[in-house]
Amino acid sequence: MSSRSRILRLSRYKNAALRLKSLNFLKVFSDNLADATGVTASQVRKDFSLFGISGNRRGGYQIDELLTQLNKVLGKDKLQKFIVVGVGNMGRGMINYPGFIKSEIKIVAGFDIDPSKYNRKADAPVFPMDELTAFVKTNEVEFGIIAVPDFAAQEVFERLIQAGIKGVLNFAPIRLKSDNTDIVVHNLNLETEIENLIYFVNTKVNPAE
Amino acid sequence: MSSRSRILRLSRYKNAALRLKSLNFLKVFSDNLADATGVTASQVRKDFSLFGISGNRRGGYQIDELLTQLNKVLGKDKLQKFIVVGVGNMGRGMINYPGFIKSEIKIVAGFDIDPSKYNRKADAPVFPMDELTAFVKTNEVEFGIIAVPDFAAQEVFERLIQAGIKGVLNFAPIRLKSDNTDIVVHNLNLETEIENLIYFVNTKVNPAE
DNA sequence: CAAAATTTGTGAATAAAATCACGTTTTCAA
DNA sequence: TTGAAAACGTGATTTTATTCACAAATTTTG
Repeated sequence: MSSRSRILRLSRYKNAALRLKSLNFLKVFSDNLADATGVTASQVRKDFSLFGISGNRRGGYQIDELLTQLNKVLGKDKLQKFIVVGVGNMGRGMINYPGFIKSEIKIVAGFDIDPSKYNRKADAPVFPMDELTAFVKTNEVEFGIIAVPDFAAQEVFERLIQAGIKGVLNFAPIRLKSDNTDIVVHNLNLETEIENLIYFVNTKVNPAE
Repeated sequence: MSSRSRILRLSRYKNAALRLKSLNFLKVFSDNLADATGVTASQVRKDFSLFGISGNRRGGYQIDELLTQLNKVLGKDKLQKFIVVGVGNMGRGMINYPGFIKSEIKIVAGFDIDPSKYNRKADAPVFPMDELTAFVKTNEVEFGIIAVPDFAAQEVFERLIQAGIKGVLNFAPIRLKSDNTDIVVHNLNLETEIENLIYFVNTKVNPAE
């Protein structure tokens, strides 16, 4: 099993490789990816090595081949469907996030309790909460994003589990509880991220990003 | 110097302690905080120990005292002013983020190039970009949030540096470059976070959250 | 074609982080 | 007031992550 931070690095390598590809690079060296992502070349090679991603000695990595392999590891070789629960600013931000357009990530619908948010005609339509389970099952959605206030998050989480969701990205600042060990939960707490930044500014030390 | 993940944990302990306080708890044990945040009790104590935060053997930690000490470490003993550059959904989400209301984090203004976003009267007003430097200096703002498209991020970053910003939270999916070593940059890439989730669902392993 | 230059791939070494384990202190109850 | 139970604090240990360093492979050059 590989650690969370190793996988995060693979994503960054992939993004860097994509940018280099758009500059018409055909091949890339561990050193290039290291510069672009702020790690050591050695780390890049070690990360690749652990996933069986290999290049050519002296010749670096063919970008297209590298991207294929990285996308495979990251599960981006096939479309991954997401729903967003809670269509406030944050939820709306996820629905409209431009970075997903040319990726295999698709936000297929939003859900909310507020009728003024409903919109069945939009590209990513917004439905009432009680249609969630049926929608998830019909459309075989595997992932959910929780962007509701903290007091509602646990309840939404339980609904997502019941609907058969496999992975959850949680923006609410609480630790979601479940005895279902099949579901994967990752938390993203904006206040925590900001506090982290404040700390490192106050101590005037910039840690590895 | 302490690592990024250790500071992130301190934030989580603080959030957990706040919730317990709201339940009228007066004291809390390392074991409680461990449960609430998903780490071991030993880790909680070690983290505290490294910051000189101490409790009472057998008696746990006094919540009020603990919060005071955590807030001090995290720089939340005084108001921290932020501006947001790019008032799209994500930027708007940060401006309206409810978690900041009762914290010492204040988003004091937004900036955008789109005149339709301008609003000088709002609680967190939105101004044109060319007022940024003057605003930052007049109001002694230390922190900036970059929520613009990737192609604009580097330019915005340079403006923030020039204006004297000390810390930047960057949502754009690029690595910001600068030879100024005083500025602290933390990156938050939503696509990367989602790819990470996809990976762990696909490999059916839930790593430490 | 041979030699020189360069870059990968990976075990070994080092560093960093987490956990263990137990002495010390405090609390509580009889 | 004393003894037992509970919980902290932290040095020692273990685990995990990163970096080093160099042989092997490939490319380039003369």
